Amino acid sequence: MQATKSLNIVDILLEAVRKGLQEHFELDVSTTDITWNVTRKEFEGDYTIVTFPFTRTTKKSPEQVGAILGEYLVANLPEVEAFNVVKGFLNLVVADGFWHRFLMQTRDNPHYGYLPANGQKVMVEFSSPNTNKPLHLGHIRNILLGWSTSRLLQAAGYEVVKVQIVNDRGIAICKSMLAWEKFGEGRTPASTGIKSDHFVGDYYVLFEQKFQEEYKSWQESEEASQVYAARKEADLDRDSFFKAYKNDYFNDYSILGKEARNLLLQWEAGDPAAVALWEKMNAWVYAGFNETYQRLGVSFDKLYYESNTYLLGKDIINDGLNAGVFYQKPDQSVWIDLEDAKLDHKLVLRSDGTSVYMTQDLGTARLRYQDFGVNRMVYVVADEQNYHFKVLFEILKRLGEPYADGLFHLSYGMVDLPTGKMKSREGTVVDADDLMAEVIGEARGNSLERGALEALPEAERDEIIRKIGLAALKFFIIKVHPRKRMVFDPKESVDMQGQTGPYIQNAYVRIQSVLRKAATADLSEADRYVALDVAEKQLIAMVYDFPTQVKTAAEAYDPSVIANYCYDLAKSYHKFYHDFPILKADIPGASAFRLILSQIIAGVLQTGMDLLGIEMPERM
RNA sequence: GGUUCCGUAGCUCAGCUGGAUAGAGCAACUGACUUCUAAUCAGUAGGUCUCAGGUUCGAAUCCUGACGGAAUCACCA
Repeated sequence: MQATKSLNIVDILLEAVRKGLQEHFELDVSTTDITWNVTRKEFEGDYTIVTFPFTRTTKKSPEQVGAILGEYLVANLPEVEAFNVVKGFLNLVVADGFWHRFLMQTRDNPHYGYLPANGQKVMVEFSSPNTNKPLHLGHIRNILLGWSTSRLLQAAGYEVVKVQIVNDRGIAICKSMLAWEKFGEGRTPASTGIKSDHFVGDYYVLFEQKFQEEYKSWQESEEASQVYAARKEADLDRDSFFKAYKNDYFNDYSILGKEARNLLLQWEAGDPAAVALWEKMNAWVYAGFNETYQRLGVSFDKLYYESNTYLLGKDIINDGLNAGVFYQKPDQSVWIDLEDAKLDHKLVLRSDGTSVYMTQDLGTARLRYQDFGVNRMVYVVADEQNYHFKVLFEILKRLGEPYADGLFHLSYGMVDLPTGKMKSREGTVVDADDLMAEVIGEARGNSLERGALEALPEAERDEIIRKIGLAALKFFIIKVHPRKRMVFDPKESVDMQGQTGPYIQNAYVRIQSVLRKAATADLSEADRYVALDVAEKQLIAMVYDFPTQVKTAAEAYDPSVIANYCYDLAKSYHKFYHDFPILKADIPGASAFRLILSQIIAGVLQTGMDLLGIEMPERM
């Protein structure tokens, strides 16, 4: 049993087709060259072999090839019960007994869908926020993708290390620090009751406001007029010029800008006061982040801090220079020539010997390998950095790093609002905490309207409502292919009908309800139910496909595969539930059989949704 | 300008290793709750799969070229 168990029915079919082609037509094809499909609903059968490709070599019509192969399969495979041929499509009917046996085996497997350990170790980096402001919708997509991909890789047999790199240093956090120092008057998150990461973010916003005020009044000055006169391009009016000049102003004239940069210099020099302030404000941010992560249901195995890693990578530069992978210009800056990979020349170390972003990332990659010995690293980062990661991976490859072949940039598209792009300057950013509160609030409203949970204790009810609200939000985001830029309509995200998380939860809840009612049923009766209905076979075939879906999704780093699979399965089950009696079935054994089928489907839905970070309620 | 990604119903998305009449959900309209809980189910309507060529027995899917949108091409991160 054990030895043959892992062979998939499709593999069995394809191998038999291959043999059939050889025996009847002396045709040698590989099983990978045979096109197959799950049979479409309009036709009878479970799996379909496409016979068009064999017409030329066999000199027979596709119908003839289909008929000959069909007869061969029925005669030689106990799993194939019948066949029919429509044009170039050979539809195969798998024996009821096969599905029956599969179901009974799967029943006792609590890990159904999980693949055996493959001995490989993968690191997934996600979230990676800046510490000057709270998490927003963009982070949510990142976090959900990172988390579900991690779970998926685990299910596919990998050992997974989840990490984030916290961008805790630089000019941005110094702006928050400065604003708090100047205008905070000693207020704290505790004294104001504001969630601590939002508290820090508020001072970042305050800095920007004060800076804008300062900039505005400077624009009236004589100095500004001189700058305008000297630097403007021919057709640029005053307003447009100053809009574009903002960064230069910050660096060259701004008092606040100078103070912020001084603070950064002090921090870099290890000034105790600056470091203490930095530590205090970052600690606030981390406390707030942790709350948000917890609400979202995610966690990390290890945190890397940019304040520790931003000086890394110098040794790798030396290695690269020695190996001739890098070259040095007369000004001492270090470069790599990637023209043969169509990637141009790229700076990896500044002329003053300090790091650039690339240097850090090179160093961090090596550090992670030293820390965990991973074969693979997945970076969940928005698609604006596609070019950066192409270069990073190419360099690591040329340096001959041992993990270089296992690098993957899980690139995802930006999240847009129906009104357009999210812009922090225009206040259109959707805050992560607000968003979660909103969907949960919506779930609460719906639940009250329905009144199904009234009898439950409040704590239990809240827990269910939380699960429903988060399911709506998470599913809405995960169901879209990562690569695609997506439109996030807050109104639609709180929808709980149709293609949504709660719809899938509802299928699970319905099953739990039936199972509770059938707690004492005798399930051994199921063996007496032998003539399966088409709908039942289709459901079993979908369940049968689950491990393949997990494998496909993990290999593609694409959780949307599982999201859409769960939806399809839930949809089929809802229809089945509507069309067929379970507890009241009068065919012998049907009730027991359908209970087992339902139970297994509930298990698959729960496992599948768990891979997406979505929890199932027992009632709703 | 170079490179990469995206373009499928009014809207949000599946389908893309080439296969049968292109699928869902939302929104609109119609019907099904005394029933294993209707956050459900059934139905109506909605399509030149951006366009034009090419490859093929067969193209939403592969190739080429246009058009539209996005990102990127820093001694920024």
